[in-house]
Formats: sequence, structure tokens, C-alpha cells
Amino acid sequence: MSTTQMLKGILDGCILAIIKNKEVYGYELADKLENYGFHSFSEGTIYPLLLRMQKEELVTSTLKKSTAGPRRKYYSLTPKGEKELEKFIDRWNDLQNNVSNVLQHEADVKYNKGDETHEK
Amino acid sequence: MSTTQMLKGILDGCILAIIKNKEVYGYELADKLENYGFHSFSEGTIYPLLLRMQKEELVTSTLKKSTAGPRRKYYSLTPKGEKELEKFIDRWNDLQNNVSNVLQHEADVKYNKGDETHEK
DNA sequence: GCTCACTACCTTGTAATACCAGGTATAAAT
DNA sequence: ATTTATACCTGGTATTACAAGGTAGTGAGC
Repeated sequence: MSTTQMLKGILDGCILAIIKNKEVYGYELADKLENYGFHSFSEGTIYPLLLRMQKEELVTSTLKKSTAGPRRKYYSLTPKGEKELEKFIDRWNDLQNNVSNVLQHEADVKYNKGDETHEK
Repeated sequence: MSTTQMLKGILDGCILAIIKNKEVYGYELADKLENYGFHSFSEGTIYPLLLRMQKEELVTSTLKKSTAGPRRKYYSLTPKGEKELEKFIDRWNDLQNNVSNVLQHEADVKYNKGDETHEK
């Protein structure tokens, strides 16, 4: 049981969300995710994932020159990708609610940031 | 990208939480999870998971007779399991915060149940 | 020129894990 | 005896995060 396992299927959605906002390239994406608290993403995670999403037609890519290295592959969302993002958000909210319920009702958990504690 | 992928590593924690509250047997667990909104858990998911957790010494089991079928294998948490549960809760809170931040800042998401909507 | 550091992308193989499909066995009711 | 509900287990498969390694472009310093 590790953090990496908990990311399965969640990383996809986060990346879709970031791409929706503004087209990004893979190397940049790693930075952004790190800033959001996902520590140390290897490129071995990100690039295959982007390629997969492109194969599934959730994103498209265009190459652009860079002054600081080789060409960057910028990704943008397709309409299909937007729908997928919405579906992800629904699933994520469901999951969040379910897990929250389990933790609150079963484990005696003072839940999440900043909430007032409530004992059983 | 599916719901089942999003469960990876999360199901463990939920089960630990349920077991902490009161010893349960596998068949019962499936019911409880279903009630929490995790729809249709196959036993092929639950039993191997319980065996794995026992091998990792997070839970112990005792067999008890039942009047309604074969013997039930009741699971309880070990001290190690309790620690693991706490670690899970920490990781889950982190993950939750990170994903929430991504969705709020990047996608234009009216976030979670009942919140007021806010357009861009 | 040559080398080094940084940027940027990709591929191959591995581990973890949810789930499907099937199997076994006990107990009570018909 | 057969059926029904309960209860558990065991392959095998698909998905996916990640490590390790490779390739290549750009600019700076020598």
C-alpha cells in the first residue's frame, strides 16, 4: 500500500484538468504537478500517460520550437477529453464522498483540514 | 481510466477503517462497502485483499461458526494495522487536497456537493 | 571546435492490485 | 435429495505508476 497505488486513474484526471486550462508540454507538466504537492513525478510516468491519452483521442499535440532545448510537444484537450474530464470529476467526487463516509463512520477520524473535531 | 483504477490502494484503507471499528468477516464486508456507495464489489477483490493484509500482519483472523452457512473468518486489526490506517488517512488527506487544488485552479470546476457555483 | 549542463522526449520492463470466472463447502428449507 | 443462501478461495488478466536507460537539441565556457 503506497501513495503511488492511490494515484492510479487519478493522475489522468489531474492532467486533463491542467491541459484544459492551457496547453502544456510534458516536461512542464511535471513541474506543475510537483507544485500541487504530487512529489517527484518521474517522466517515465508522464510521457507514456500522455501518449496513451493521445491514442484515446483525449488530447492532441503540436510541436513547437524552444530556445532552451529540443522541440516541445504541446498538448491540448479534445472535446472527447473534456467529456472525460467531467466524468472524472464525477467519479472523483463520488469516491471522495464514499471514503469520507467510511472514515468518519468507522474509524474515529477527525476529518480533513481545519474542520472542527467531532468525537463519536 | 475507470473507477476501479481509482480504487487502487484506497480500498485497503477503507477496509482497515471498517475492521478497526468492529471485527468483520469478508462476506459482510462486501455488504458494508456497498452501503457506503462502492457499488458491486466482487469477492474476487475482497478475499485476496484480506489474505494479503493478513500476510502483512495488519490483521488477524479467527473462525467462528455461523447458523446460516459455513464458518466465518472474522478479521481484527493488529497494532501494525492501526498504524497503517493512520498512515493511509494522512496520505488520503494529502491526495484529496492536491487533487482538489488542481481541479479548482485548473479546471473550472464548481467543486463538490452543495457548494455555490462560481463562474470564471 | 569540444565538452558540459540543462532541456526535452521516448522505450522497455516490473510491480501492485482490482476483478473475472470458476471452484469448494456448510447449513437450513423444501 | 435437491435447492438456496451463505461463505470462502484460487487462477489468470488488464491497467497503470515508475525505474532505468536511451536519444537529441541548445547554449555557455574553454
